Parts: sequence; structure tokens; C-alpha cells
Amino acid sequence: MPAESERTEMLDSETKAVETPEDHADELRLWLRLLTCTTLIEGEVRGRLRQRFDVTLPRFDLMAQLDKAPDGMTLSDVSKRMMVSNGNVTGLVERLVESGHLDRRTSETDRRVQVIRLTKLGRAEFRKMAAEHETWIADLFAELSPKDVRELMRLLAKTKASAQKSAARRRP
Amino acid sequence: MPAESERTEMLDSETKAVETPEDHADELRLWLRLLTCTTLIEGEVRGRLRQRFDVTLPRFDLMAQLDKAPDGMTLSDVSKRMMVSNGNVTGLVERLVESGHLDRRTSETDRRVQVIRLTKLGRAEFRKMAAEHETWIADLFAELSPKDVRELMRLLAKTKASAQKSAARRRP
DNA sequence: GGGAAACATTTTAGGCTTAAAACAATTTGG
DNA sequence: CCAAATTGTTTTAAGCCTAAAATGTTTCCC
Repeated sequence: MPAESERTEMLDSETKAVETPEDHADELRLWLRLLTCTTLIEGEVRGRLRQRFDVTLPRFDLMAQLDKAPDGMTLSDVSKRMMVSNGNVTGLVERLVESGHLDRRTSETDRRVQVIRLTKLGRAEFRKMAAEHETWIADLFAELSPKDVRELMRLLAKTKASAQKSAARRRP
Repeated sequence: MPAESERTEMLDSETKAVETPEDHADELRLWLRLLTCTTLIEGEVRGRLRQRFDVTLPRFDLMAQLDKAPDGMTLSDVSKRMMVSNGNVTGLVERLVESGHLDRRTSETDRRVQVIRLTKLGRAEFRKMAAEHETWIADLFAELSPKDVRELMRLLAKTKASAQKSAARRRP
């Protein structure tokens, strides 16, 4: 426990629990700052992808998932990985098949399942974009020291675990 | 500088700059983790707002901005604060006026400007939602110690500054 | 075998979001 | 003063996104 109290109005921990509403302002500020950072970076990446490659961020993200899976993925896999709804993936895939970046085929062993892969074109274009994308990210985080990066990684891992537990508490 | 090298393949800093492509994998992983955390929390908040109050997250966010500005804000102000496009705000405001949560009037001193405020209903509903929302956030971050929270705040502030500088470098 | 449950995907309806163009009002600099 | 630039907002066109319902397929298990 830290020496300094973060709740200055609290004089006696016995009287706290029931009566005084807890002070959650710090967590709220933290959440807003987290959201700001993400929005800022995401907007920047989105803009650069559009300007340099005329591609949208969701398309890029989907292709990134597939680049890591040479044997293809099912739509459900993609949807879980990207943390978006099923219907969303259906539409995205439709457009990427249309533009020749993706190949979609029904699984031979389970006719419910659609397996999607990058086409040769899709893979080539993705690799080109990904190389540049990586330099943008490095530039956006340029002022963080290697130690900062490690520390942020650690704290965000803890945050993710905390949020997942909270979500599981509500939806068991 | 940390004692341990994070780029094991680099033997001589003289030869680095031009020839070997830099290793940005750590920053990329950090960005993905940041995005995962935000998406996770955002999705959770979105779902709870819908279930408990039948309200969308963007509506809630807009009302949160206005709650902090009793004298109202212009659409541009809101758009900058929320980091979304102008047209987006136009549509959101339209729906919130329609539902009786917002009041919109043209400024008397500048006929270009629209000033929006929460109505009595809008303020009352927002306050109710905000109180509960704060407990959700606290719960989502529950496993972070006060020290973790402070440290994250510090590192995210640094991240934000870094990203803003990078964005400014590109779009001066 | 056959019905119920589970699963994968698509569809639907509605809302959110963006970039860019269009429009309207004000400010500015000659 | 007045044309040009700037500012604030809306419109447009396209795409993204969700939750929930619908559809088709497979698995479970009695």
C-alpha cells in the first residue's frame, strides 16, 4: 500500500464501505486517457492508410489477421480475433473478395464453415502496407523509451486481465 | 539507457542507420495491446449502456461533454473534444434533439454557430447513467493498484504527447 | 434414427463514421 | 469597401458496426 492516501476525505476505513460513495474519479480519468490515446493513434493510422494506399483500417486489420494464417481462417475465427460482430466480418469479406484480395470457399468437411485466405495479390499488397505501417507506429511511439514500452506492456496486460474478469463477472 | 540491449542483432551503431531495417516489433505489439484493451472496455461499456439504459455509447459521450458545459457548446467544440468529424456530430445532435435530450439554437452573435445544451431531461438522465457508468469503469480497472493507475496515467500522457508530435510532423 | 441443442453464417434494421464537397456567414487585408 | 480567405455547419456517398432474428448444418444423446 502506498504511503500517501489517494482518498483525502477518508478518515476511517471502518465507516467507508456502506455510507460514502466511493471515489472512482482516477479510474475514470485513466479510461478517458486510454481512449484518447487509442483514438488519436487510430485516426492517424487510418488517415495514412487512406492517403498512401487508399485502403480502410478495417480492411487492413482483416488482412493482417489472414497474413498470420497461411492456411486460412473461418469467419468466426476472424470475428473473435478482431473482436467485432459476425455480420461485420461478412460484409468486410464480401468487399475484399470483390476487390480480389481474398479468396473464400466453403469448407469441405463442414458445409457451415467459410474459409478465407489472402490471394497472391492480397498478400503482396498487405506486405507492402504492413512494412510502412510498422514505421508509422514506431514513429507515433517514438518518445517512449524501451523501458517505457516494457512498462506499458506490463500494465496493459494487467488492465486487459482485469477487464476480462470484470466482463466475465457480469456475463458468466 | 538500459543495460540490456533490446536489439540483439545490432553490433555496431555506426552501421545501423542505413543498412539494417529497424526492429519495431515491440512498438507494434504495444499498439495492438493498447487497441485490445480499449476495444475490450469500450465493448463492455457499450453493452451495459444499451442493456441498462437503452442508450448508445456515442450519445452518452456527447452528453458527457455537454454536462461539463452548463452554458452549452458549439458543434465544432464538441467535434474537437470528441475527436470525431463534424458531420458525425450533426447527425448525433439531430437524434438527441429529436429525443428531447438536447436543446439547439443558433448563436445570436454569429449566425453560423449552433449552440447546444442538455435539456432538463437530458441532464437528469445523463447524471443517472454517469453514476452507474463510473462504477462500471472502477470495476473494469479493479485489479490495478493505485500505483498502477498513476503509472499508467503517466505513461499514457507520454504516449499521447508522442503521438501528437508525430501527427504534427506529418501535417504541420 | 430422430429431435433438440449447438454452431457458423447471413440478413435485417438502424445507427455510427468518415472524407470531401457544398453552403452560409464572418473576418481580413488591400 | 469589398473580394478573398476563413470558419461553422450540413450534405453526400460510401462504408463500418452492432444486436437480434433467420437460415442452414452438424452434433449430441436418448
